[in-house]
Order: sequence, then structure tokens, then C-alpha cells
Amino acid sequence: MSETAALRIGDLAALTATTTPTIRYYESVGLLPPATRQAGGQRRYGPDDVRRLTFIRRCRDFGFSVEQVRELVDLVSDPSRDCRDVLAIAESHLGAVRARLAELRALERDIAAFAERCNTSCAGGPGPSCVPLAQLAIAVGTGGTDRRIARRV
Amino acid sequence: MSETAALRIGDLAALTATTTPTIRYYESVGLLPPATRQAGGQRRYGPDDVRRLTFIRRCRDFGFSVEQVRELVDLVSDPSRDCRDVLAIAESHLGAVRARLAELRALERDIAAFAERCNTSCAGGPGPSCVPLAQLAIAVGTGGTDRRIARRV
DNA sequence: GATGCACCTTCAAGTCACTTGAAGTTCAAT
DNA sequence: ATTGAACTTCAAGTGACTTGAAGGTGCATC
Repeated sequence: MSETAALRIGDLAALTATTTPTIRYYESVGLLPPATRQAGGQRRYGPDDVRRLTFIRRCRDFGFSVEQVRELVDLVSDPSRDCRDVLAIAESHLGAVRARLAELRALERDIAAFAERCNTSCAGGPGPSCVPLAQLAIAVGTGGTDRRIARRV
Repeated sequence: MSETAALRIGDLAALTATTTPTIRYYESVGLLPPATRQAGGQRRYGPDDVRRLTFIRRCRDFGFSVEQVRELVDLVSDPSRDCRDVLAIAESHLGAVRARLAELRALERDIAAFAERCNTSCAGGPGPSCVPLAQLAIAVGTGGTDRRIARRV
């Protein structure tokens, strides 16, 4: 698409701080268009590709899922669509980030308290006599109203 | 193991805010011991199982990986092991949580700024004319020193 | 005692966003 | 011409489950 299509996949990866498997993966799931190929079949890239992948990576850095990024990419290249859609996606995302932030802060508080108790009440005893650890298993009762699993901390 | 082994898997799931597939999954990966079975082959559980699963879930809530939880479970049931190991795991984990927290705060800041720009500079235009969106693709240059992908916000 | 139905069983495959590995091909430089 | 890095494809692995198919069990009611 561009006049200079001189970059190898490794160059593109270096320029955009991705890896070559990731680039191929993005192409395979349609986030990147099929690359132009050289005679021997190797992918070659130009400035347009750098821009597009940079955009994608930045969106991923923003925490958008690949699916959301696909939507954003479609949005930004379709003249008939409204920019307010972008704002809507961003704002819904901001809400998710803030919710996650609150969870993570609670997690930090809890685990710091745990470590503190662990430090003061049972430094050095055998495992089963660890009081804070044993306490983790108490106080079931409620039936678990506030599910909050912190995945991939 | 316990005198009363009257709970069905669904009851255990409700008591510990898990799901039945998750319980079977935990059993399959060795986090839970093989359940005692009734005549027809259905799993039956007692208070010990409630305690153990509660412990496991709480650890997961704390953000420990299943592998770490396995270590913790081993730790808490092995009299010969030292409680300080628990503390070490917890503290290394606390570090990870705090690092993640910093990332997430940066993400919140960035995305809020993005939404704000989006709001002020291009409310309502077509997608490709969205200036903030276009700006995401600029300023590559550096080669990406600070990789930070926010997975699963 | 039959019926209904919620709940259970196993196993396989799907999810997400890649990463890792194997086995072979191509490019650029010497 | 030869080396060796970088490329190619495809398949499988990761974590922590979730979802689906196809069928069996437990218990209360009629």
C-alpha cells in the first residue's frame, strides 16, 4: 500500500515493541491485513503497517481486548461511523479499569494485613500452626456475596 | 474424613461461592483431594471440604495462582514446613500486586485523558477525523522501551 | 410404582491472547 | 559457495477455567 515496503517482520516488531509471533497472530485474527509478500514468501511492511500496529499496541496497552481493538480499528477507518462510538468504548473501559483498581487496592490492603499478622503472630513455627493461614479458612457462613477473583495480578 | 458427609457438589459450590465445574477442576488438578462418592458415584462433601475450598478460594481472591495455592495448601498441612515460607510467598505477592496497581493507575490516567481529549476536540465527527484516535498512531520512534500490556482489566 | 425434574456424571472442546517448539526455507553477507 | 540469522508454517502449550453433549442419579409427588 505504501511506496516503501522495506521492513521485515522483525523490524516491524522492533519498531512497535511486539514480537514476530504476535504480529503473525494479529494477522491471523484479522487485526492486521495480510502482509504483502516478497518473492520468497517473506512478509514485508511499510509505514502504514507501522502506524496501524502502533495503534493496535497502544489500544492493547490501554487494556482494550482484541475484540474491542478490532472495533476501534474498524471505527477509525470507516468514514461513515461516528467518533462518539469511540468515546463510548473508552468510557465504558474507564469504568472497568476503575472497578478493577478498587478491587486491587482492597487486595493490597488485605494481603498486607495478612503479611503483617503473619509477621507478628507466628514467625517461625511449623506450617499448620500458622494462625493467620488457619484463619483464612474460617468465617464462611455468608455464602459468598462478594465474589472477587483477582486474575493475573 | 468427616463424620457428616452430606453435602452435594452444588451445595459446596453455593457455600464457597464457586461453581460445580470449578470444584471438579480443582479436584482434577489436585487442589482438592478426590471426593468421597456415594453409591451412584456422586460426590459428597463434609465440613473439612468446605474449609479447604474456602481456604483455596480465599487464596485465589488474594490473587495467588493455582500453583501458589497448591504450595500454600501443602505448606499449611505439612507440620515439618516453616511458616516463614508462607510469609515469603505473601510478600512476593504483595510486590506483584503493588506493581500491577501502579500500572493500572497509569492506565486510568491515560485513558481518562484520552476520553477527555476525545470529548473536547472532536465530539460527533466521523471516525477517521477523530483526532485523539489518530494521535494514538503517532510518535513511534523510541522502539518501545516500556512494554506494559494490561491484560484482562 | 411411575413420573418428573433438578442435579449429577464424564469427557472433550472452547476461551483469550498469546508463547513455544519443531522442521524446514530464504536472505544478506562474506 | 557457505554460513548463520531471520524467516516460513503448523501444532501444541499456557492458565484457569467455561461450555456443551450425552447420559445417569436422587428425591418428591401423584
